[in-house]
Amino acid sequence: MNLRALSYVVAVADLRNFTHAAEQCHVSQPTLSAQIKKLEEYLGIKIFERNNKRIMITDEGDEIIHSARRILVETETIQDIAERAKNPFTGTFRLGAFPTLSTYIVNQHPKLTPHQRPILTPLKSV
Amino acid sequence: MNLRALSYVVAVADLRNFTHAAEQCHVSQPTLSAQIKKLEEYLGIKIFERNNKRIMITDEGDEIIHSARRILVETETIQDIAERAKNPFTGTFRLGAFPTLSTYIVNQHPKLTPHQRPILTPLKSV
DNA sequence: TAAAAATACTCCATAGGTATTTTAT
DNA sequence: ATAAAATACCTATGGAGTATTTTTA
Repeated sequence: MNLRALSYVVAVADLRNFTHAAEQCHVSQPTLSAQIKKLEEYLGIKIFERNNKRIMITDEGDEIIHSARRILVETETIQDIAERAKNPFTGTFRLGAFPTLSTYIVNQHPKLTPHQRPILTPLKSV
Repeated sequence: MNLRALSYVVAVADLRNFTHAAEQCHVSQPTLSAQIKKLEEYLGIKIFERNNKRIMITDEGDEIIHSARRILVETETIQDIAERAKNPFTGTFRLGAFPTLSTYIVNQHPKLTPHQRPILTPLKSV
C-alpha cells in the first residue's frame, strides 16, 4: 500500500473521473489508472466500477475511501506538527473559554499582538 | 511521505534501537536508517535524538509517532475491509445486546453455527 | 573496544511519462 | 464520433542491499 495511491483513489471518488483526478493530482491519467489498478490487485477487490461510463464506487470501495481520507488527514497532521515545531508562531491557535473570560481575552488581544486583527471571538455557551 | 518509513519510525520508537527495529521490519539497518533520515529531512525536523547512545524521542517526534500509529492501524483497517469483502465469513463479528437477548442468542448460537464453539457471551450492563 | 548508527556505493523495483488502443455513449 | 479509461513500452527516481566507517559509552 502507498499513500499516493490512496490520494489518487480519493481524488477519483471526489471527481468521478480518472482524467480530472489525474490533473488534480498532477500526474498523467495512465499513471493514476495504473496505481489504482495496482492497489485493487493488492487488495484483491475492485474499489471502482467503471463499466457504465459513469464511475461507481463499490460498497467496500466506499469504506476504503473513508479510511483513506482519515489517513491523508493524519499525514497532514504530521506535516503540521513539523511546521509547528520549526516555527512555534505558525499554524492555527484555538482557544476555548467561557464568555466572561473570552470577552476579557478579546479586549486584551490587540495589546498582546498589536499588528494583527483580533482572531479570538467570544464563544457562545452551548 | 511513505507508509513504510512510518512503520520504521514506530518500530524504532518501540524498540529504541535502529538495528533491532530493522530486524523486526525485515530490512537492513542502513535501509531503515536511510528512510528515517529521509523522512526527517522531508519534514525538516528530528524525530529521534541519537546523541547519547540511548535513543531519545523529541517532543514533535512523539506527536508524529502517535499519528503514524493511527495511520498504520487505518491501513490494517483497509486490508480488513478487503478481506471481509472477499469472504464475508472472515473476520471478527461483534454483537452487542442487553442481557436477556444476549443469553437467548448464546443459547441459539450452537444451532446457527454448529461447528464452532460459542463466540458470543452475555454482556454485563454497565 | 565493542555496540550501534551513519556513509558510500551499487542495484533493481516501480512510480511516472508518452503514444496508442479500446470501450462505451 | 467522441470522450474517457486501459494497454504497451520506456525512463528514472528512490528503496533496498553489502561493505565500511564513524561514534560513544
